[in-house]
Amino acid sequence: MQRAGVAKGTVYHHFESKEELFLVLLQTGTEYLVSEAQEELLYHSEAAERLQVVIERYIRFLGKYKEFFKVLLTEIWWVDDRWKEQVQNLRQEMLKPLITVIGEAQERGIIRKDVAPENLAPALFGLITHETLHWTLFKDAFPYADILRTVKVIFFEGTLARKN
Amino acid sequence: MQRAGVAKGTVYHHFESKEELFLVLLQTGTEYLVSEAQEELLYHSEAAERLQVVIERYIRFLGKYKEFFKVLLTEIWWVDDRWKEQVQNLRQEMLKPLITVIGEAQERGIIRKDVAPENLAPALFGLITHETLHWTLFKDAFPYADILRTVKVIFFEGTLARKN
Amino acid sequence: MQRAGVAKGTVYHHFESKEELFLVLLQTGTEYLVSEAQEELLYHSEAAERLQVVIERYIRFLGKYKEFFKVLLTEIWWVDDRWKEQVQNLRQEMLKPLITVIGEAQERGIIRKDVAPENLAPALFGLITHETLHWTLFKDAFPYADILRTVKVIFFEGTLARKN
Amino acid sequence: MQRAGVAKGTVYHHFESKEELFLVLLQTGTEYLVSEAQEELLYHSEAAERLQVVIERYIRFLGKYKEFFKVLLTEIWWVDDRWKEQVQNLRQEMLKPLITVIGEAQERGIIRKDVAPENLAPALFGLITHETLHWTLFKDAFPYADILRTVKVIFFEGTLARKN
DNA sequence: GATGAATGAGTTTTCATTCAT
DNA sequence: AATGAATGAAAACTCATTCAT
Repeated sequence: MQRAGVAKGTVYHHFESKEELFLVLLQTGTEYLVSEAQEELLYHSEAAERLQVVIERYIRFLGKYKEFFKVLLTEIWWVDDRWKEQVQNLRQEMLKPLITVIGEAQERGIIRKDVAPENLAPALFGLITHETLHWTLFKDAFPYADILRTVKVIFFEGTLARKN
Repeated sequence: MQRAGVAKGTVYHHFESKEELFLVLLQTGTEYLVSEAQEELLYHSEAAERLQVVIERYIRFLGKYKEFFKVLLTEIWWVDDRWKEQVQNLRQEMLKPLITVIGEAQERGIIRKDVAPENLAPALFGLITHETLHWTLFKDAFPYADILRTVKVIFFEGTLARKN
Repeated sequence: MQRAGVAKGTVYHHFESKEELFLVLLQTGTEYLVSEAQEELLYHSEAAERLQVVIERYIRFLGKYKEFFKVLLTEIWWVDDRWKEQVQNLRQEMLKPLITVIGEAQERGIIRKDVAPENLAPALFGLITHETLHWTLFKDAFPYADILRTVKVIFFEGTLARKN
Repeated sequence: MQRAGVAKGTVYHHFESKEELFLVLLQTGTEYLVSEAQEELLYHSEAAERLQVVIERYIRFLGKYKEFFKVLLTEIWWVDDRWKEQVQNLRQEMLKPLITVIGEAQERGIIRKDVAPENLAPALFGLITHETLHWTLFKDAFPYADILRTVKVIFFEGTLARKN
């Protein structure tokens, strides 16, 4: 709050309550994340590539906007139904770019089709989210590049050993 | 607090502070999760199976002990260094059974060896955690069985389309 | 607290804790006591008189600001070293005007020189403090004027019978 | 409480309440102080000497039984009238030996008669109390012997400079 | 609009007392 | 009688919100 250089009282000129502030933070952050992903997609046309760059963007975004990341994992647990629904909607919003590019990749025959994009996307998002969280907690233990690699390896290739 | 049927004062007879209470909840929960996983392992000897049952256990556990799950994702963000370190240690503790079974599976040639168990485990845990979280939030939208399947499919097989 | 006409929360807007509040009360009271004594001294130049008016001031002050008096005798016993030292410093501060006027009186040959002002002052303060305390407790038993007289008689003349 | 080697619960077998515990502590301490003073008097018959040894005893006693000393200065401020009166009575009790020996010394012509023993005693007690308190606080700054000397000098001789 | 002191409802913590063992 | 876990009323403290400037 003070980090933004505004006084406590000022916040209440812009937001009805603390909850609303968080929600707007979540909204703005989500919009920003989604638009960043979409911007990236302007420069990439191949489905496989598009999927990759979106994943990278998501990881970078969560690693960068820590406060947003925190609110994302924390405010979900609110009990107040009024807000809960909105938080859930935002979550869905956040998954859209992932759903889109996964869908595209399926159409192109790159990604398996036996799991719906709506199911793959949250899993991928979970992978991204938790890898980033783990990296945030244990920054010193392993390089940033590792998390990107691990996410890609698992999501695309899985972990079963291949014959050749 | 009152849900446990004890008076407010009683809690402070056992715990120094609210923070300590949370930490102990986290500790106990972790121990419980780990020991449940280990118990399961007593009945399964094949590496592939062992990995599967542990994943199932983790998902069921987080879906069941919601309060533990919440504290797990929420209390990580504490700034107080005194607690932060302990929370991180518990996280590591929680990963151990996963690391073990992944390691075993690698030795048996079931799982690819080019990513260390220490890197695979948190990714798998992230997958589990977020799938469970997603399911907790959108219970009505899809069946419980789906989350188990999605986790397994992605973690083991990945999502790239196969030739045959 | 409520006597000052402020809400509970307001107090914590100004003071970190209850202990800090007490300390500031002690500080402010001490400053006030010392400055009252010094103001009095502006109007008196003769050493003997100066000593007398300071004594009177101290007695009146402690009789008047009962809360300060109470905190003075009560909060000394804190164990917490952080505060203990500060309380001791304030005590020393409180003695300064007494030490000054005793020193002056010694220089003028009015007061015996074989006991240092630093030793006489706390004894005089003890006399003042306890007489005032006794009077506070047994208000009805004897007139206020008595305590001033007793302090002066003992401190100046002592109690040994004189020849003539 | 634990210092006495008894559990919290046990205390309530012996005392009705915490306040009663303090009162009994005060009572017992007072009795002990008074009886110690009286015992001392058995061995001294000269009035001047008797006064001196009683003073010495009081100082030693308060320096030794710190907890008693603390309760003495602290519990006076209770508002509850029921206890207040009893505390005041104990205070009077405590003064009795001093009143007695001061009275004797007056009869023998050793001590001035123009102030009643009832007024001199609390002043002397204040001198003793505060010198001991000061010594307790600033132990390191001056030797124990000083406080006895200062009390005697002031109480007996006063501080005015003498002609010869 | 901006500010931060003031507020008080709510939360956390303490502590004198009780009570089952 | 002795114990210490349990209690809950009260004290200490926090924090989202208000409001006068």
